[in-house]
Amino acid sequence: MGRNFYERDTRLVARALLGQVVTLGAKAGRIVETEAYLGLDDLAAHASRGLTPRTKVIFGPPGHAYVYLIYGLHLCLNLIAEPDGVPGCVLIRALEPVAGLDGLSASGPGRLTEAMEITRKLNGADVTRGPLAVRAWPTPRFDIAVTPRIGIRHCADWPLRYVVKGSPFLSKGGSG
DNA sequence: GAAGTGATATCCT
DNA sequence: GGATATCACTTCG
Repeated sequence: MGRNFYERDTRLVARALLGQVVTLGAKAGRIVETEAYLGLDDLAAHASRGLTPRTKVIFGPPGHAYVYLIYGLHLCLNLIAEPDGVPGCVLIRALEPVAGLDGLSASGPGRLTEAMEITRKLNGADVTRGPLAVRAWPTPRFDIAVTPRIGIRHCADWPLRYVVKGSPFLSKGGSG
């Protein structure tokens, strides 16, 4: 997964990430659910507030991780899309356990960061080089469903959520 | 349906 | 420097 994979429209990246694998140490999980967060026009995106110390990663070069704490107790993992200087990121919402996650659930943004033991130290990390990395994964074939995003207050009807149709590892128990 | 939790942005001095 | 509102979640009723 080179940097050019991420250097394009956020929605294309969100869709293309389905089926790929996130690895960290001995742990690995296949991405089955993502959401696209756009730029200034997307009021649900942190980047809509402009360039701040918090959002500078989103405005930075593609192929990096954006990790933040939400509601005081849950971390969320995002991957930066779009060329350097253009805001856009993809929230990873659910993983299918592949290795090192036996007995753990990774269905949900907070749950997957806990299962993968992702920390805020990984904010800004380059996922094309690791230790947190996204790798291409041989997947036979799967259908993709597009639905509105979950759990947001603004732009809640925008169809920017991408899921592997029928996967039992999606968050919120739905199969899209 | 409601609560718990802490970092952040945006006010106000 | 300080106070307040907001938040892309999970768990327990």
